[in-house]
Amino acid sequence: MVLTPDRVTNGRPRRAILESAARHLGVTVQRNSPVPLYHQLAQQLAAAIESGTIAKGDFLSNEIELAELWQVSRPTVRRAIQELVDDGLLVRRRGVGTQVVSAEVRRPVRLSSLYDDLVEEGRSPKTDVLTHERVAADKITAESLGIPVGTEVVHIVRRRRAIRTALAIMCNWLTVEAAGDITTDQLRSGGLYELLRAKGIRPRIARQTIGAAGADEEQSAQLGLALGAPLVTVRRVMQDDLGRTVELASHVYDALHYRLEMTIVED
Amino acid sequence: MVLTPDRVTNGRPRRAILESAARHLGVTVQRNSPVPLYHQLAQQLAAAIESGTIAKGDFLSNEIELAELWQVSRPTVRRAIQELVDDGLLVRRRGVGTQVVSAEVRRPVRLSSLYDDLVEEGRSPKTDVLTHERVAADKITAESLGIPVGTEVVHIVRRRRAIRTALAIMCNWLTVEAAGDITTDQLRSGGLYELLRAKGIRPRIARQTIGAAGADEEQSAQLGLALGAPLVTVRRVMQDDLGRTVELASHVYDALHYRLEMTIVED
DNA sequence: TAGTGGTCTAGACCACATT
DNA sequence: ATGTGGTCTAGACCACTAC
Repeated sequence: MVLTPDRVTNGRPRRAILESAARHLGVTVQRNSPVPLYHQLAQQLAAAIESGTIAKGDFLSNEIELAELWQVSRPTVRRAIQELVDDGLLVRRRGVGTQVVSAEVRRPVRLSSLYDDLVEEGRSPKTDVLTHERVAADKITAESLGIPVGTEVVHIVRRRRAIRTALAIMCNWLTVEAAGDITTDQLRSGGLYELLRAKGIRPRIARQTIGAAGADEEQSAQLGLALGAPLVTVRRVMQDDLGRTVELASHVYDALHYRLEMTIVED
Repeated sequence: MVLTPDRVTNGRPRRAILESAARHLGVTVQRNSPVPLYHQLAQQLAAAIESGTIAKGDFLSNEIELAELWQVSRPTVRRAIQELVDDGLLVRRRGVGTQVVSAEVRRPVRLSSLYDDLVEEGRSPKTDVLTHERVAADKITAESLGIPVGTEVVHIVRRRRAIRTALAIMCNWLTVEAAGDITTDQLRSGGLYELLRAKGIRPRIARQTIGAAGADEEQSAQLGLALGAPLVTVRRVMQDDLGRTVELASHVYDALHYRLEMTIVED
């Protein structure tokens, strides 16, 4: 694309997107679309960055120019840019400008179950339901879920497999309100979060602790691993968008087949 | 505080902060402060939530009222609220209102070193520098750091101890530009990120992969653990705020003494 | 001194949920 | 029908950076 070394910053040539070039980014907005303008802009800008149309190190034109160019107001431009700054694709510095810093695909930790992850990767996971019962909540479970001790909760233990290999043992406690009418067949056929979403429960906040452990006797038998084989352990408390604590999870994953990837962006 | 069950939502009584009550939150703004108004508001609102002055489940007054109450514009109110929504303290629903959902302390995964974490927890970590040398970058290192293969890089291996117990073996590769003049003594006396920050390098984006493994012979000897003892493994590529890839890290932590905690907020 | 992003305002109109 | 948050505008002034 057309770039001009029209000035120098920090001793390095500065390449800026000019009007003519930016038009060729093909950035256009649909004003009747239900998708907000700032998001349309952010998506097209991100596409231009990820495709390499705008290279790492390039500067964007300033916000006023972009507003004129794209025929939107400056706050709308700023909001679009902010979206990409939050994702780590752009950096803004006052008095300097807005610069492309990364074109990598971002995969933050998301609120999804292992099933969703595997489906997205194109594998076809199978689920064995090892336990599916109602039990009285013990002290720790009750405190985590924010309910009185002894309240009935749904306890589920599942094993996830991909073809032959067992990948994970997943132990969950859920409120009866949330999971009371989930059937064992439903558990076999899909992810837990998917089932919850179908019931109108929208996961929103989770507190999660990740660690490691060696497989104990029961785990090694269930997963077909050697005693002491390395496992990734995840404990999680999940709340839905209404602030209800819905799920308590204690999962172990075969470390050979499971890793957690995340992108961290500092302020 | 004064709350009125002035209407009902979803069959549950709705408690809303009224003007008189909100004044008693003591929310005031300093217009001459360098701290942005929206941040001042967010902090005071967060304090009110965390102290319990506003309880979980309570609704805030609507944005227009809050703007009048706090004598700021509606966009400023919205930005303050958005900050707490991002942190998972509040939930907004169009047509409904803004509700407190959580008062828990948030501790997201941050860009810090283990040293910083331990210092924050009040422990006093010691560091052994096992390796500190310049080497030619191999293919993987070079690709990760975005430099040509064979370029000189700084290679550091450290062991972190708390009193007697060894906690971690940390293996890092850094660009000479970033870490060329760091001394072995400096490494012994503090965290790596602290040293980088002192040199004006501000960590900004990191891609991180977390897994588990059993300790191999070298690791078990270095950490004083049994062969095959569970370890948390972290691989990380870090970029600073100028988009420079600065650090490649491969760390292993004793799983008995180390866990990763994070809060995940959807949307 | 000039140019950039950061903050803030005072409106407007809309989509959505509830009554 | 009403009230809520969601979006968008067209300005204004300021703080910071670089030259």
